[in-house]
Amino acid sequence: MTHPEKLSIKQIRYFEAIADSGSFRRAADRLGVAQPTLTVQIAALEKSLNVSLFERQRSGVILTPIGRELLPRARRIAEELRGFSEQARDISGGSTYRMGVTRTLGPYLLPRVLPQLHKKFENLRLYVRESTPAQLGTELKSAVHDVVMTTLPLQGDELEIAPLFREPVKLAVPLEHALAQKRSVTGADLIGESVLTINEQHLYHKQVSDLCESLGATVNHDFEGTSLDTLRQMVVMGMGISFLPALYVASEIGDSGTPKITDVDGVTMSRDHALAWRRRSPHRVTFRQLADAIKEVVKADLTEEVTLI
Amino acid sequence: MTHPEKLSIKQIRYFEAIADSGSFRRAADRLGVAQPTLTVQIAALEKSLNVSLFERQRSGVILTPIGRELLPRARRIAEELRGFSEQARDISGGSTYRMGVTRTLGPYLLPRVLPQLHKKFENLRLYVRESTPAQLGTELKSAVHDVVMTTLPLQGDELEIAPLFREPVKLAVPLEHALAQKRSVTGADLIGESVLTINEQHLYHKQVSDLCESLGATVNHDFEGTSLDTLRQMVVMGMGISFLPALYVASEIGDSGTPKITDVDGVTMSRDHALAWRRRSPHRVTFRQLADAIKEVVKADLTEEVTLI
DNA sequence: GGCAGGTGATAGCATTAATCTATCACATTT
DNA sequence: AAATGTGATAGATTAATGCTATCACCTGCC
Repeated sequence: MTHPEKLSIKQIRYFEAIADSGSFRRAADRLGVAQPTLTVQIAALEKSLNVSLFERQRSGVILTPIGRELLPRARRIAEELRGFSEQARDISGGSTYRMGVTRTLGPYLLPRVLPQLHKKFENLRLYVRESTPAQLGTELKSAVHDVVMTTLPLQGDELEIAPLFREPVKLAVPLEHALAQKRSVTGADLIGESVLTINEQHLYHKQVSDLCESLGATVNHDFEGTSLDTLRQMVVMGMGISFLPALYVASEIGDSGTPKITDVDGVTMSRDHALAWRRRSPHRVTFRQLADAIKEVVKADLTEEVTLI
Repeated sequence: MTHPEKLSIKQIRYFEAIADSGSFRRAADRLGVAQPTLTVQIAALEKSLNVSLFERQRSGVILTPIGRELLPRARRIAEELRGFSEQARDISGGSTYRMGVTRTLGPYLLPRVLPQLHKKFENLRLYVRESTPAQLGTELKSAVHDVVMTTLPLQGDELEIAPLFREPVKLAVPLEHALAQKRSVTGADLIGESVLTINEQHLYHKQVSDLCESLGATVNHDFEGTSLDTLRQMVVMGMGISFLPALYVASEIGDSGTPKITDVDGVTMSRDHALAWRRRSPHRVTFRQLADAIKEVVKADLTEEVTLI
């Protein structure tokens, strides 16, 4: 007999309005509908619920005891519906996007660009999670993230990839190391050197391995860092030399002088970073705008460290 | 752009079902509707809210960030609607009725009949309020009470009045009083006696006044009780004699012997009580049944004190 | 490269629901 | 008795929902 599917939002609004007005006619005037509309709809509501909500009198209507008990519930439903619409209105200017980032870039770039981004996107909210570049691509395709900031290469016809900038890598040398005393370092100086890096599951490991191979240096497999911070500490402690990304250097080392930071003459190693999202994402326009905005911030503030591409 | 009136309960249910299924087709199968129905309704919902709720893919759909944020709200609305229907279902077996009672009857009758009434009306809930018979009639007409139990007479074409029973009045005499020693008391014994009663706004006062006038006794205007209890205390303290209703006597005095309780030979004073409600009340069938049930309890348990009418 | 299959979208038609105008039924007030 | 005010009813109109059939697109397989 009671059938939830037969309820309608208008019936609930009519119930509320009549209870407030104490009269079908007055409620109809207020709502801008014809009085028989209310009569028919309330009768339908009463029938579907199998209760009487109002006692009809010549001078209007009064709530029955049942009507009195159900009215607060009707009000709550009306309130929840208002909240639904209002939240949608609030959100349509921006939602909470899930952003995946690499741990070798995210923590050192986002603090540099987010303040400026918030000036441009007032409602931007990001839920940032770290992952490896290999996993970030898969996770983006399967919607674990809405958008990712990662190191190229990244594959996927279904993805939209917006290149951001090229980040060079610096050589980090212990202060007591012979190379620290040299005015300039060349590739030949690295032959035979043992180079520390972070562990194998990171793209960064592969990039350093390839560089070492081309230079005649060797990758230290006995000691591997789990993050750029631990890598730096190992260098400071004299366990070997290492390569560190420029943004990390700018963010965490700066002018401290520890370890010694230098370029390698005639050798260029760098990493290209990009923002990526699914082509069919309803937010793809926003993400395109976000990529453009990041590039503008980089152009304005970070050209000492990185290069736009 | 956002228009709450354009929302429908079905759209919200469809939103929830598609989010749970991850596919329009699968949700359509579950709901027993055609897939294009969902497409059209979700598109309408997205348009009215000015947001995208789902990202469409070949393999189904995934929630957008906005969709993720709004889904809990949709679930809450669905839950509130279920609660509304369920509460109506629960209530349709009985609601909380507001019952007005006289203070000279209600407190001494209801404890005697309610246990039996609850066996018959499992969902009966009463919110009992005391008032004077004069006010109870007015208050019933203006829906302050849903139903009243009061002392006759009661006027009102718009009311339905179900007589319940006739309650005699007993003479209460201080133990030290001369009348307390008499084996039986007649009307002539009361000539010139000062009779205590409760104050004038009560119908009880008028009934005792009329009786005194016919017997040649006088009403004591110097001392008036505010309730039957205070009246009894005044009698116990020797301030005069008084008349007390039989149900009060049975309930509050019993066999205590204090004060002395007796009949007056050849004199019958009693009060008729009734249950009354508005003729047009949607609960009038229930109230008629309630009146019948009260009379049955009275017939079974209270015939030593009162008489059915 | 072509075909099959799976998804959501679109179009047109049918059905159902909501709403309106006009009027009725009833009770109270003048 | 007539006027007035309320909610109820009937029939016509309008709006909304849902269906069937088909299209558009994309992926995977041969």
